[in-house]
Amino acid sequence: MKIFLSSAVNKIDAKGRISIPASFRNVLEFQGYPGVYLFPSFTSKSIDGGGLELINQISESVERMQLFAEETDALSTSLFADTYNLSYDQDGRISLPESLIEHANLKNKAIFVGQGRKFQVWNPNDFEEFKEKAKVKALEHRNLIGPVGINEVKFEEID
Amino acid sequence: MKIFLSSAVNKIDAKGRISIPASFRNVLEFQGYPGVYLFPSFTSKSIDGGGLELINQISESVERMQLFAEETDALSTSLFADTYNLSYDQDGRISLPESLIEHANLKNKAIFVGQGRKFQVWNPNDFEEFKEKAKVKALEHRNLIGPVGINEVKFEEID
DNA sequence: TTGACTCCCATAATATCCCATGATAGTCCA
DNA sequence: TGGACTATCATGGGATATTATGGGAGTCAA
Repeated sequence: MKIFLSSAVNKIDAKGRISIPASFRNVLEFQGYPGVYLFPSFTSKSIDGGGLELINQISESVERMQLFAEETDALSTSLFADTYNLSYDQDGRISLPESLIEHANLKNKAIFVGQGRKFQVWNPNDFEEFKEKAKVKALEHRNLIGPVGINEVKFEEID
Repeated sequence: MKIFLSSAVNKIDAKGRISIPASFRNVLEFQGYPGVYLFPSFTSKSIDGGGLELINQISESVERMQLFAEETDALSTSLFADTYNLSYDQDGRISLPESLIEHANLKNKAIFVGQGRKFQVWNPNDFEEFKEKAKVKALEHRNLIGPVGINEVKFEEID
C-alpha cells in the first residue's frame, strides 16, 4: 500500500501522545523512515502530514521558485518554521507540538484523514463540519465538474 | 535529520547564555563539529546561522565573485567581519556577541527558526510580525508554487 | 577586586522507552 | 460452522533519558 487512505479517530492521552494509524505508518515506512513531517495547513484549521516523499516535493518546489526570490523567502520561512519532523516511538505514537495543536484546535481526539500523497489531522468535530460544507459546495457545482476527482468530489468518495 | 526544521523559543539567561535547540545541534554535529556560524542577516533584523556546510558555501561564492568585481571586497569584508564562530558548551549553550544581539533587537528571549540549510534567530515578537507578512505574500503567489501544502493546488495536480 | 567567561552540577519539565492490557480482527482446524 | 488460538492495534502507565535553564565555583585579564 503506497498512499494514505481512509480515516481513523485516535485519542490524545494524558501525556499528549497520539497513535498514528497503523496503515499510515506502513506508508511512511515504505517511503523510507519511521517518522512524519507535519505542518499547519495554509487553508484550513488542520495539520498537513506526510513522509519523505511529501517533504521532498516541497523542497523541490521551493527550489524551483528560486526565480521569484522574494516570494521564495516568504514561503520557505513560513513553511520551514512551522514544519516539524517527528519520529514516532515503537508503539507508533508521537506527541504533537503545541503550535500545531493550537492551529488545529485539537482537544483529546483527532482524526487522521488519508488524502493520497499526504494526510490531514483534524479535530473530529471541525472535520465533520468541513465535510458537510464541502459536500454542499460539490453539489452546487457538480455541473461544472468533470468526471475527475477535484477536492470536493474526492471527499465524497472517501466516505 | 539533515536540515534545520521547525522553530523554538529559548531564553537568554542572566549571564547572556542561550541554548541552541537540541534538534539544531543534531544537524550541526552531523555536519562535523559542535559549533555554529552566526552573522547578521542582510535583509532583516535577525541573525543568520548555520554549520560547516553553510560557511563553506558562503566562502565559495564570495571567492568566485572576487574574480569579477571590486565592490565585492566591501561585501566580503563586512560579511566576514561580522561573522562569528561560536562553539557551544556541554549544555548546548552559547553567549551571543553584543553586535548580533543589537542587530536582532534581542531582549530576554529568542526564537530559532529552521530554514533548511540555515536557520535564523529572531526576537519572537518581530518574527511573528514577519511571519504574518510572509504568509500573506505566499498566499498571493501560490499559483506559482508547486504541490506544496496547499489543498486546492494539490488536488488539481493529483488527477 | 571586578567583570566576563568558562566548566560543572542541580532541577523541573518534558519526551521517550518499555511493558501491560483490552479490544478487534484474522486464521486455522476439528 | 463455530470456537479457540494468534496477531495486531490503540491506549494506559511506570521507569528512564533528554532538554532547557538556573546557579556555584574556578580561571583569566585588566
